[in-house]
Amino acid sequence: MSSFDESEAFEAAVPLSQRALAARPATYLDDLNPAQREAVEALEGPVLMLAGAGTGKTKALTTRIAHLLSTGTARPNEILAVTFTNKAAREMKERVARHLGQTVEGMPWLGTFHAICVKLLRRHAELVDLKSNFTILDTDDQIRLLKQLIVAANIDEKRWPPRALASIIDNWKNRAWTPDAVPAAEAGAFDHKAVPLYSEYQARLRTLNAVDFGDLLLHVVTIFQRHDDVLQQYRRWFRYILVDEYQDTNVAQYLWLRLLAGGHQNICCVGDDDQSIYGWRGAEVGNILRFEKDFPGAKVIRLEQNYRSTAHILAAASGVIAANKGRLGKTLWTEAEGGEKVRLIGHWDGEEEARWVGEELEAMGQGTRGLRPVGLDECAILVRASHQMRAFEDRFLTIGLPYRVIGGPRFYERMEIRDAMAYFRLAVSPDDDLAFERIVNTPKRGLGDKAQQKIQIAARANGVNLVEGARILLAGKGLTGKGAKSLAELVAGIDRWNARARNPDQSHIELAEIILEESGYTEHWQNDKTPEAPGRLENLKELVKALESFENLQGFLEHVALIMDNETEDSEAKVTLMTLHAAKGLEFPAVFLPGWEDGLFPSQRAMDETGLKGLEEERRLAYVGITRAEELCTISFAANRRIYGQWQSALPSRFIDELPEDHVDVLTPPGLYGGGFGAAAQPASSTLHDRASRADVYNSPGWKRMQARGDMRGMSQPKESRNVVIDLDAVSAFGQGDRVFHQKFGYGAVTGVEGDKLEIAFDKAGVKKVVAKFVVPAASAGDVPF
DNA sequence: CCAAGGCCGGTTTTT
DNA sequence: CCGGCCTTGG
Repeated sequence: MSSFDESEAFEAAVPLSQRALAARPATYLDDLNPAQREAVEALEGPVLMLAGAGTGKTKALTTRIAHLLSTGTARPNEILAVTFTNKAAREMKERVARHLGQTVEGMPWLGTFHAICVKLLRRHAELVDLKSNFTILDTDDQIRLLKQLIVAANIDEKRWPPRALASIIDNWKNRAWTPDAVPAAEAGAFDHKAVPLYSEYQARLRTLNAVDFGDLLLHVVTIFQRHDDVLQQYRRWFRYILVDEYQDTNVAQYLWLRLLAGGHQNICCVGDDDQSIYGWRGAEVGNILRFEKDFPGAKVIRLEQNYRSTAHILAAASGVIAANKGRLGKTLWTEAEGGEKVRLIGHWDGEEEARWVGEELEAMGQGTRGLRPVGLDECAILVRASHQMRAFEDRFLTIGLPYRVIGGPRFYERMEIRDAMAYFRLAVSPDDDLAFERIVNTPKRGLGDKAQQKIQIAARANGVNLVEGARILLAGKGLTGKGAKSLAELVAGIDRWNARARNPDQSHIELAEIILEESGYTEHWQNDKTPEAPGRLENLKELVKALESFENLQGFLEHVALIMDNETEDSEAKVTLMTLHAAKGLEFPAVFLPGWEDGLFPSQRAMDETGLKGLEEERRLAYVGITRAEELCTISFAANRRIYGQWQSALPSRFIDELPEDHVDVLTPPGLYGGGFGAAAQPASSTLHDRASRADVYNSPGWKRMQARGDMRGMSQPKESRNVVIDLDAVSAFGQGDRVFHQKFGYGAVTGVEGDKLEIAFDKAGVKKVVAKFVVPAASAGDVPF
């Protein structure tokens, strides 16, 4: 069950007080630069605002809304303003309110594509054979449903996994293809079974009175296409349309917008083709590139003055992105002068890279080399793939450096939340079979596969939902003993909760507590001895607390997305660790961009799957990364990295070649010329591939030449040549009984040698197997300050 | 029904 | 190498 902002009632279009607005002179216009001002004042007709990173896009957009309102051009409920994330929607609401000096209760149509579609669809559900109280399934439900269909069709779910089918269907929905509209050329997917399965899936959703995320868009587009009267009504209603992050729209969203803007053409799209990084999930850069053709006479306004970064950082970003073809083209500039060049540093391996970043972060706190002291909360480490975070987390835990990871599993995706929500769903709607399946044996009630099958059969034979099926099964004594008793209890419980949910006098908070108590779910976690249990109970409490701001359970169920923003706001300064994707739209004084190696970034898979298109998207990702930095940007790469337990060597990313030399400062890695931990560690790890000479290659003036020679390493080059496995520690320097020191486990004695691995009895951490490279002789380590 | 062990696979992520 | 998922055995 999912989740987004559906808070405002459909009709809640309380107009802002016109008098209050008129009383405020339009001073907000004075804060804008000429391009921004033009974008704000061009109210009529299609406008494309090409807003580069850090150019005040949100400011222009929100001021535009304020302008529409305060000039009396539009009333709040006549403006449709669409974003991709709840966060962006919220920020926009806040900023519009700030402009107007009052809250924006009256902007019911400012929200995400999905939230707005839910509202529309609740209104017109019957036009696509749904009831207006349909449930919204999330990916998990979706996959379970598809799995059932695959199994029912006697398809080997090993060879044809539900996940794959889900992604095919999502893809089709993103392109606004209903089952009958899938082109023949695409129908071969999934052993030609995808189209019929898609068809069945839609039918099943309809009987469940449910939709998935893709349907929200797709159904609304279908309604608009088939029912002109409805479309015309909304065209009249939404007199002004604004779209944020237009480069991220997929085909369905694009059609949706074109349909709505089709009459008056008062549509203002804001975006940056250079920041399109969601192609892999259906976004079409083509939408923004084509805007002028789609909307003839469109005014294209470029926001190019950057208020975020230093000139060096902008130049580096521009240098990289210039290699992309088919751009609309923008030149970012800034009035800011001076600043540090982008720093580039190569490391021997990923661990050393993490170690170096850690030391750098500590040093920056004090202020180094003439720089102002930079606190941890001003720093971010942006990685291409989440698994890269681990090396940093390990290192930061070791040295006790506070960090926060953005983008872990979302609150509402956690098991206990999903379970609790399934109970709530069932209380609201006993028809919700997927919810029933989820909790029928959670907590364990002795209702295993056999019992569940019987319930399914009873339900299907009678054409009723699973709760009724269970009731029939029990009445017919189809189930006996312990199972029967607990199922009867569950059914009785659902009936009770149902009655309470229907009672308008029943507090939904109390109801939630009753459900969690009576179902035994709370008890289940109280009895759980695993270390996660207390956290889960805590989450459940938080869930109930979150209910307070809602009128009823149903409203809450769709609103859950909001609680995922419960970012624990403790005041300790922490460095932020996240993916490049998650960083879009954010900014930090100091940014570290590690792992710039070909194959990792740009990712091999992106290039394998979509070729040049993929490479260009990776390059845009690089651009997004660099432009997150305000004052200091540090790019790094490692010559060796352990991937799936194997050491692999890598070449610096091709994007590094694209950095303009004049704006880059190549740093010398530690441990090259003596001193520091690197030097101390060397005796332990030196091999034929000498550490210093290796690193030197990458940092000598000749490293660029070496890369130039390697420019055949294009997408066509065989993988093998890039993925040479290097045995770093063919010769171990250690023997039985040696005293050693390990970064994480401390001191210990070698008890065994196995190739490059050592078995060590650590004084404190116990016996562990460790790669020899990670330990140093105890004697030499003793003098090194960590 | 549950726990332990084998096997496979392994970017990016919002709604 | 590590984690998730599924199978198998108690």
